[in-house]
Amino acid sequence: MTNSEENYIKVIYHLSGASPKGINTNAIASMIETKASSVTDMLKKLADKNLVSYQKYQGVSLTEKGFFAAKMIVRKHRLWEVFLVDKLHFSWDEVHEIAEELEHIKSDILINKLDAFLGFPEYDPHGDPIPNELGDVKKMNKLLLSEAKIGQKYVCVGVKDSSSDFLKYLDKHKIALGTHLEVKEIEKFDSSISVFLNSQFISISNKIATNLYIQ
Amino acid sequence: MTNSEENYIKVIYHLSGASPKGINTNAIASMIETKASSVTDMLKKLADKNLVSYQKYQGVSLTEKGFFAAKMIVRKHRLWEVFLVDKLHFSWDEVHEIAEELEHIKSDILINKLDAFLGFPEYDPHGDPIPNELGDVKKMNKLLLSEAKIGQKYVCVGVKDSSSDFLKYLDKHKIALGTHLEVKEIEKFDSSISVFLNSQFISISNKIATNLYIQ
DNA sequence: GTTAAAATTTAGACAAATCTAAAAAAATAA
DNA sequence: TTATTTTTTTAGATTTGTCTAAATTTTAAC
Repeated sequence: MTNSEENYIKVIYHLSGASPKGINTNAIASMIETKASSVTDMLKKLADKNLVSYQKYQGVSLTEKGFFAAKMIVRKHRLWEVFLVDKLHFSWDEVHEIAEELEHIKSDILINKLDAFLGFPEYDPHGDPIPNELGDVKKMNKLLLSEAKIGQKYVCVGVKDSSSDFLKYLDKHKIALGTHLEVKEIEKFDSSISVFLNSQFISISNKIATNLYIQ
Repeated sequence: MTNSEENYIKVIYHLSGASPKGINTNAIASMIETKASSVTDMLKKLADKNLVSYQKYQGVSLTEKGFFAAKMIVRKHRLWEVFLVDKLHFSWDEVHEIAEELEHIKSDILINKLDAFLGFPEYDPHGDPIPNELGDVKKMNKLLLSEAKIGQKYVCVGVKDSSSDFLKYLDKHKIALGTHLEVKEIEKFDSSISVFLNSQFISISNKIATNLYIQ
């Protein structure tokens, strides 16, 4: 598999999480930042390799083979992120791009040795689960902060958006994975949430709340 | 720089070590396992980018810019090899191919953090010096075992060939970097050398002796 | 149920890196 | 020095992944 093919497979995997139906050509194009026509070309190639099932105009979905391949790429990406943060002391907003390159290094032995070296981590620095060698992914029963109930206590367990801007916002407000919080009030007007965390009250906008996972 | 361009630059760098004159098209072609015509094409491109100075039929050499770029690639390759051996417990005959991929990961911060994580190693697992951030390379005054003098005591400090076959031969005979040895006799007929190491005498062929560095 | 809009695919082109085959230059041998 | 061999370069083709523009299909609107 080429790097390009791997990127397509990974994007289709991520898009499949949201909707279980066929994935749109345009959705893939916007994720990969390419043109729809390029996507069509690649989907034909991936279908030839039996990595996706694809019918003209009907969208695309991963085959068993493609699904496993996708999980192995995600596994590599997330393990490298753990390495970068835990061992090389990068911050969680700096690792995505480098991991995008590292995830294409081709060696099963390497990734399994890396896994062992890191102590078989279950989650990456953004709280996403790391598939194991067999492709098993831990299912988390997490919810978004925007779905929280007033008066309940929660713990931050992950982020939906892992853009640098969002992660830096969290850093600035001392919100990290493992941070405890209590939902005090939800504003009817703008859906902003007043939460108690780190011994103080802060107001969190709906945009933030829909990108922060809690448990 | 593309991976391919980096590979050419690296090969020209390694070939320049042996002879300081212009490097032959064919020599590059055989190292990269490609055709001479492909090399010519690439040399033109590298010359356009001011990485090499190239004149038709006259061979090629690295410019200042190309020389520095080459050292940075070698630096990455060797640091990754140290990581693979020291941290992931690969053996020294397994790391070359993986490092060939890892050396193309593009991030100066990454490589400098890796360097620090590894404790700023000066040599890679095969005894080759690791260029520092500025491109400085430690010059070693090592010699080949084939150039050794009878009766002298030495220490193994590196290998010239780092093919798996050669490294496995050394493993089998318990010869590692740091192993002490004494040259007892040199056969006139086949230039094989009788050495005393690990409390016993062994006979080392000329082929082996011309690929083992000592000090 | 047409028609308009949006999404998708096809056709043809392009750049990068490679190849083969042929031509040109340099090196070697007689 | 001339002829032969080797090395190197050129010319033209191929593959991969992309693009633009045009054509086709599906979806949505009226």
